[in-house]
Amino acid sequence: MGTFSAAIIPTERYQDAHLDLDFQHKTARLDLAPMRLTRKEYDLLALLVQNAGEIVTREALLMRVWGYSTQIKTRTLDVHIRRLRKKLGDYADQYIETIFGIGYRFQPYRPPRLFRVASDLVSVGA
Amino acid sequence: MGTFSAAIIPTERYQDAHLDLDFQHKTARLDLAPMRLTRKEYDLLALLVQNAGEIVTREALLMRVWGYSTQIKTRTLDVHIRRLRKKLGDYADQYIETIFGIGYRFQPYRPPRLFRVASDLVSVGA
DNA sequence: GAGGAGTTGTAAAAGTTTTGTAAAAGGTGT
DNA sequence: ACACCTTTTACAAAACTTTTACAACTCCTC
Repeated sequence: MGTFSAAIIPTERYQDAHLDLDFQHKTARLDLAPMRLTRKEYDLLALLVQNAGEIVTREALLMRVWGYSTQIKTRTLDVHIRRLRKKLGDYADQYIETIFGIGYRFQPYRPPRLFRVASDLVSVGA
Repeated sequence: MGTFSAAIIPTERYQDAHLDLDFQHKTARLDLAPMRLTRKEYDLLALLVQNAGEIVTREALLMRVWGYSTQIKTRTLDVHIRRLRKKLGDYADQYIETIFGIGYRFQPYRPPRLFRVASDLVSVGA
């Protein structure tokens, strides 16, 4: 019987209607076109995407992308977020959300609904 | 049943609209004209071509073409890449891509499509 | 709802690292 | 010795990252 490496690696890819990250090859595509991300930009996006839907604190981002323990007084992170947003073009607002005083959150693409469904009526959390 | 040597040797040739590598005879042609490559130039090109579409790290190139373990501080690789590019003429940009901080990638020639096809519409992987 | 402290956004400059290039030096085989 | 190939060197250019300085924004309190 064959071996399935896919079973070993947890998630090796993120994919939605517009964005496509390949964590193995460290590449990203936006509407099929390769996004030309620098290493830091990719690391940043990847970390956010891997925690899609959840807030990632500035601390965590600095820690895991930069290796800084803490105490940053420069705008390095913000500058990188900015460039990421730029490369995400019109989708930037939809994908990357600023959580004031805490960090950022990547929000996976939600296809627009054509019809109202029951879950639209309950007041949702978060 | 007969034996098919083709089944043993993975690919013994690369061919696209402009470039043609014969891995058996270690020769290359560009638009039918033989490219006069030196051994190192050929080895380098062959390795890249055999990994067409994928990044080959500097390390891997140095390792497999030069046999260096690691730790190179000279520009040997770059110089060879340069001469290769020169010999690829106008196609150089299209074929050999620099992946900053990582290595190089040979990108196979993609003929321009004249008409849209079904596969353009589905969101594809890779 | 105005003011203020603190946080994030932005543009540009400065800094760092990596790659490209030209020329010279070093080898190799005939 | 000659022709050819490869490596080294030294520097230029390009790509990427960080810093700086300030503007804009958010949240909180009065």
